Amino acid sequence: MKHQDRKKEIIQYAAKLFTEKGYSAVTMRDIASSVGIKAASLYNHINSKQEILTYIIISLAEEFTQGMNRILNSNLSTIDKLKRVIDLHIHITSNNQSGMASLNTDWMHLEDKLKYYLELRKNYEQNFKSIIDKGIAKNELKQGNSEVMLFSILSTLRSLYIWIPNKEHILKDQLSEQLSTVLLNGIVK
Amino acid sequence: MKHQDRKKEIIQYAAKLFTEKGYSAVTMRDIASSVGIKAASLYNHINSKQEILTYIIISLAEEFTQGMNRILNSNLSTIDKLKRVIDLHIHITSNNQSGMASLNTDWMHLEDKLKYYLELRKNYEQNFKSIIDKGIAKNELKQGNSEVMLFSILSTLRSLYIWIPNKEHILKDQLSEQLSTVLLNGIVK
DNA sequence: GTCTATAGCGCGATAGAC
DNA sequence: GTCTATCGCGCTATAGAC
Repeated sequence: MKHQDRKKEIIQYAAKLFTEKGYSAVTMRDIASSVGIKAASLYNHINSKQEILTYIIISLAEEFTQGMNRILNSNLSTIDKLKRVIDLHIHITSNNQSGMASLNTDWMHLEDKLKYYLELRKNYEQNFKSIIDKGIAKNELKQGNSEVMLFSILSTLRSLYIWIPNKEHILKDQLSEQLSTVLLNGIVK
Repeated sequence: MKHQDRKKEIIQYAAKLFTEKGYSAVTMRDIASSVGIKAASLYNHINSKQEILTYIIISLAEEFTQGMNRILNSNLSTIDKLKRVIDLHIHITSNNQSGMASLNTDWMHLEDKLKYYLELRKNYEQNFKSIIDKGIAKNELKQGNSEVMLFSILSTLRSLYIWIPNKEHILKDQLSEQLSTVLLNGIVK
């Protein structure tokens, strides 16, 4: 197998195992066994276990950052910006199911790139909140505590990875529409 | 120190460390060091690391189950039942901040009690969904996909432990009211 | 009830043959 | 590029002195 393909394969299998047991409980022997080689052979393709985790988390975090920047630079209404953010999460989560658990629950095991990750995460939340705050100011959203609104929507979107694998009977477009309705308009008649 | 108090103290410190690094990354030496004794001395109070995790998770899961049963057996409207569920999560999370991360992210490391935990969790979700389904049938809630509604609300409530420690400036009663509004009525004007 | 010492094991990573 | 063998370390848990 070609070197770069093998590297990607290792990262894919590692991400799946990290999802099931968490970074610390997964051994290099576990990863090697999934790939179908011996642990020592992994080191022809990657430098360390830490490097695998870093790659999984940082590439996802940067994908979210880029998506958010595109939305911020658009001329959409607040509602449409929020719908685009919801779509961003559904899209990235659908295409990277196995990596999303690491992003959400194993980021604290990052070493060299921990500060960088926390910076990306903080900026993402601030940008998300600025969309909500502007929506309130422009009277597109209800008056209310924007921190609570942010927390509620973002918690749901960050949990999509737990839920999407079990709900393949709901199509992605339907999910986007239904989730937007619930998150933006509520459930009470 | 009295035996039972020391045991509770060990569980408290362990829960805090599990929150910060996850069960697998926390060592018995870490826990002992937090308590102020040596690792070997822990075993005068607990039988194993696994026993600590089991205690943290199962006692919280049973507290949620009991709270849900009280709500199910009440004669409240759907809206008031949902508000009670929101209060249940705020209440338990406020009183057990350090244990909630284990409940949410370390349950897969349970051994003997894993099946029991999964049973409690499944029943909780089914009961929560039945409240929503009845609300739709009685026309108190909008027509829509009750799985998406359940997922959205429950994801937010299960993430409270991440968020509450940073938002002590919001009083518990205010949080309950604001969160109910956002989750039940949405944010769009 | 806490300590020191340590058993027994599995970990991440490396060396070197093929 | 994969293998076998192994290093050096840290882990959970136990034994036994005080």
